[in-house]
Amino acid sequence: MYLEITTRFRDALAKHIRAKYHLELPIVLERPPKIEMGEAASPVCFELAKRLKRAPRQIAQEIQNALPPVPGVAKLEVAGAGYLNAYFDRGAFWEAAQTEAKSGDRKDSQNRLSHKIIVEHTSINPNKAAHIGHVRNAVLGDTMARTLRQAGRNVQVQNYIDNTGVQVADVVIGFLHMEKRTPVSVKMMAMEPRFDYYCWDLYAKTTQFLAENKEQAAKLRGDTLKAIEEGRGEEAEVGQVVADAIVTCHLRTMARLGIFYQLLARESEILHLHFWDLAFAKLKETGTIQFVTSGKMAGCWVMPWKEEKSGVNAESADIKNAEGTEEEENTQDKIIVRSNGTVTYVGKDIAYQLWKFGLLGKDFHYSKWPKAPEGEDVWSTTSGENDPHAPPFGAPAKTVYNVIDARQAYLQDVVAQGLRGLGHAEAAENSIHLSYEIVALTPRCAAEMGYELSPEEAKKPYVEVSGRKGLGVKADDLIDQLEAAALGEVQQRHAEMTPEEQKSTAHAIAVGALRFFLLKFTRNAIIAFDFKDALSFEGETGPYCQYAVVRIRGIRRKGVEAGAARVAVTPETAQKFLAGTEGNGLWEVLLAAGSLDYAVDAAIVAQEPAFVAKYAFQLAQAFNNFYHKHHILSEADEQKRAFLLGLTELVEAQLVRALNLMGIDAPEKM
RNA sequence: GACCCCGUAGCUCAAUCGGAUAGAGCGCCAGCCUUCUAAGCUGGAUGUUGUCGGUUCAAGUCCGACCGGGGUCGCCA
Repeated sequence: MYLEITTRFRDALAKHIRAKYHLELPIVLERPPKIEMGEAASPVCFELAKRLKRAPRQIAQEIQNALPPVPGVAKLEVAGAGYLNAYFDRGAFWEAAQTEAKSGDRKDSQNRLSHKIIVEHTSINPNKAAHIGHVRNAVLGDTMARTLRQAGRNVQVQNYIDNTGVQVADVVIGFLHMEKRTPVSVKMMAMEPRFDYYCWDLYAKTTQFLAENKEQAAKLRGDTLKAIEEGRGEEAEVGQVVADAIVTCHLRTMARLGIFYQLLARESEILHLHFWDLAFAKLKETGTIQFVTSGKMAGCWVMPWKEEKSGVNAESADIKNAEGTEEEENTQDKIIVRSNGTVTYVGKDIAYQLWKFGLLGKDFHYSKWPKAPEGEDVWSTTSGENDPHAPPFGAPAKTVYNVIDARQAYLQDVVAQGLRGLGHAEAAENSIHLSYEIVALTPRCAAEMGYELSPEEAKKPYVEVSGRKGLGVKADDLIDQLEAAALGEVQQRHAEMTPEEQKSTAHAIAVGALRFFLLKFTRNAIIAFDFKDALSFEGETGPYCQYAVVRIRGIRRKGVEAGAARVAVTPETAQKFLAGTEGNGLWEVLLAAGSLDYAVDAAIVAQEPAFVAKYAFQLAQAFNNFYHKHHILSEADEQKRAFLLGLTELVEAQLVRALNLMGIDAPEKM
């Protein structure tokens, strides 16, 4: 609602200014600091004042008088030094909010049919258990996908499986060379439920082993990786077993958090179905990558790193080059193909990106992933038979979101540069690196985990999680802890529930706490993880928001029990309760409830899922405030009771929807 | 060294293209449960937005310099 009205207001202003003053200005709208000042304000007259060389207040006055009425806006006022403040028609807003809440999704579902959006997230190396940092990735991606869908977009979620990378190779080395196991025995182990935990430890051990045997390590890694890439020998067999089993573990972990995927895009298929060969040929043809014959990169194919050339800088950069600093060269160049012929992740990612945009002229084969954790439809790429019932995954995407942590910004730039080198500047532009900062541990938390801190680490604000060192909070452990803590609370509060109800309620609370915790930080805030904060159910948390919904449901239940008759609330009646200073408190709740579309839009424009969390919290807060001021069911005035009840249900609908965008369910009771 | 990110209340973080009096949560203090769930609410204290300069009607936000912290620059991803 809020977005609709402000959009109309903005358009009306733009149109008016264009017609009257012949100026094309971007119309900035903001939320006035106080509700008494209206619901939307524009400082556009300050800009106009500069252009027209007249006083801003005077221009504001003029526009106030001449602007044609905007539906939903009751009046316009000049405020401060020249702000134009819009006051909404509260009765009309009430009416519209009612229908919006009932109809559910936004009307602009034509987007659904137009272009396809791919959100790629999670993409954990399939060689160990998922940790808290991986969960941040998945939660951000999942929330972004849900938010885009809420706005009517056609979204497909993919999880990239790097099953032919160095990390898998390391665990294969661990099994075959350190533990001296046979493929059969690894296969047996892979059926154990905690196989990912086993690999977590094995990976740390292998890394240590390889670090201690440097000369042996390089050859071992190279040979193993090559065998895995080419799909031959015990190495490839074990690699496949490990990767598939770990992926199954990851899917199970993420399913606990309500996170699912449409397609698992496996790197092995990029190789086996010759996606890479094709991309490689194109990269060579266009000269995007070059073969190095001397120096330390001899025998590799590299992509020369260009300094950014945009606008004015291009000139100076060229001059610098012309002056001949050429000699130092190549330190930034990125190796795409190693001297032993294996491809780096970046190379494979270029091929993958090309496919996403439909620029490769090839498609994968697809088959259903056999072990979907909840029996849902998950597809996987395969180099075997193509299942004709597979959805059209190969349809080109218009926009692609790649959820990848901030440390990989350089690599993402290389991928984009590769696309541009192949003449796909538009694809590079529409390939969005949804970057986010890492989850680290506070030194205290790391110490609690039994990690020995070096003196300088102890002084730092946080310690980086490291799969190679085996340092990190495993996702399943954390969810277990959250569920246990929530269950304790639920058992205390709701002895009347069956154990199953208690468990599922505790689960919803645990998921709410965790997902909200990871979403309340903006993307480029480093989260210094601490159990105390993450396990909190009070204040700015998921359970706080869930609790507001639970309260509303309690009111509804009690209302039905009491058999209170519901009278209809007309816009005029609503207007009466919302008017004036006394009505402001109620109006703020209604306005908050009607602003979901605005929050969703902001989250998409800014690519910032945290906005959704912020919105949900503020709405819950507004409701709790309202809840303590007004006792709804004991309200004597029949009209007012019906109005308050209607407002409450409106908050419920919108809050449930907002929580849903974050993958958080509100239980009936908690 | 080059490039990128960050620096806001005791702590953790917000602040919509540059907009009106910089906001939340936690923690602390004082209150509120025979009435719809206290995982809640109310009130109180805490700020030279790292420093200096510049641009602007308007700067936490943009520009420059400096200080402090983090990251990237691997034949790892």
